[in-house]
Amino acid sequence: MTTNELSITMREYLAEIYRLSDREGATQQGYISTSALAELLDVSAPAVNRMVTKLKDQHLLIHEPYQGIALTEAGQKEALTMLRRHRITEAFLVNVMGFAWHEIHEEASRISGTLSEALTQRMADMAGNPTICPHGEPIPAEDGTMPDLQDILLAEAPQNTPLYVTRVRTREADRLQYLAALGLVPGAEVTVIHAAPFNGPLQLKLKDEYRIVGHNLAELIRVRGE
Amino acid sequence: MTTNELSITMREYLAEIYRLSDREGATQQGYISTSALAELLDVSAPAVNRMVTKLKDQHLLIHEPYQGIALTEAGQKEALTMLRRHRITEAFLVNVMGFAWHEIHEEASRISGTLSEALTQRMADMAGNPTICPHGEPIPAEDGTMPDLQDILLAEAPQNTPLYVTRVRTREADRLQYLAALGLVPGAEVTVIHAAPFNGPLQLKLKDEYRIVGHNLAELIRVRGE
DNA sequence: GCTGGTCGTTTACAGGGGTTAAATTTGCAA
DNA sequence: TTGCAAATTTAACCCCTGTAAACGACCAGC
Repeated sequence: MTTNELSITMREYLAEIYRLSDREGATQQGYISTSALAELLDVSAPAVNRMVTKLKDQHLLIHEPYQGIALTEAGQKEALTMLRRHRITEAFLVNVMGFAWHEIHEEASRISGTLSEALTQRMADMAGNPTICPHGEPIPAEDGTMPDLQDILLAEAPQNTPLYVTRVRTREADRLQYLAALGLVPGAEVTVIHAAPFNGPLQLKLKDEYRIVGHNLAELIRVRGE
Repeated sequence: MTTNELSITMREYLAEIYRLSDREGATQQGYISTSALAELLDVSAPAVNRMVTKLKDQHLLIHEPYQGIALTEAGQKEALTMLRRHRITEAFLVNVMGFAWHEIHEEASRISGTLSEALTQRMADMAGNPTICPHGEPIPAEDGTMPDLQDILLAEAPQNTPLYVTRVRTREADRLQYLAALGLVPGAEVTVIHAAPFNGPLQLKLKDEYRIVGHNLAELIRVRGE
């Protein structure tokens, strides 16, 4: 029997694999390393390895020994369901309950595993049926459709062009707080005035204010032209 | 080391023990049976037994072998924290999210184990800082204070006296739906016109409507004179 | 082509929570 | 008082998820 009920832990592994693939997965043919996964999930490597074989047995992912893992179609579908719950929860916490965007990631992680579909849908409605979470990540539709954002790194964006922040890819509370204070949040308009070479800092224009941000921060932010 | 972190399961046992003590615990010196607990938690008797010894080791309850169990002061405190989370969640689901009172018990059970104190408090605020859950059960304050409702069974209430429904002590969805349709919800005014002897049905007056309810339902409803 | 270091995998084990089956104790009825 | 049925407890086992430590594969540099 391969169509077992998935445990919450299994779903969390799948979601984290998806996130990882999404983040750095553009590299090579899409295999991600199991130790990177262990790092993100904060568990030991053997724990990941055993879970990987279990998920592989259910045809939710492919495991190329010593090479890495990649989600199958089915695994991706499960992962997207999880991501949907998680991001809707985050949107609800911010839009409806008034939490700040740096307070929500862990909270949402704890809660979202336990949500029924009915409750998730109601949360989405109350949050205004958002298409992105507070950090800008797209929210999969119920059918598993995932919009493609087509955005680029702020650190690599063209200069003197009006840009819009799409996503902010960190969950570290202090960084999020700092970025919010600068106004670097999804939807904000920003222009790169100057980018110093050799991964130097960027001079930005934000609502007529000029700001400097380091390259490491600029690599967490993605933007779109439009 | 006795002051370990309690698992969610352990807390759920404690909460259910409290509910049970509260319901029928007025009998004898307050020991409740482990098999009743097993029934409510839908687990086997040995599972309860092992958990009981574990909770006893942490001084959260007293176990008189073959007699029953009772919460200690510390155990009661934990139980009240859980009940608070659970009932606030229920109030939030109804008052803020618009769910019906028969849809919420299981949902709240799944969710409430994962809520942080900050989120619980925010939910309470948004729900209007309720003192009772949608079924009328009192919500413990943060300090663990639990109001005493001083109510009596509708089935044993005096006749021709204006009464107010305080609580409805079932979680069965169909019964709750039926009672809501009748208007027998916490806060409703009701008068017992006549109670047939030998546990017969009761004739009630509800908002100028006359209704008949069976004795078994009347035993689920508690009222207060005021 | 060998050799070491790193990363991935396997093995052995721990602990939480659950189950069924067998032993006990209890309490009630004959 | 005895005897039996029901309730409780113990015993032996399962699955899940985790850990640490030993083991094996892969790659780089000599």
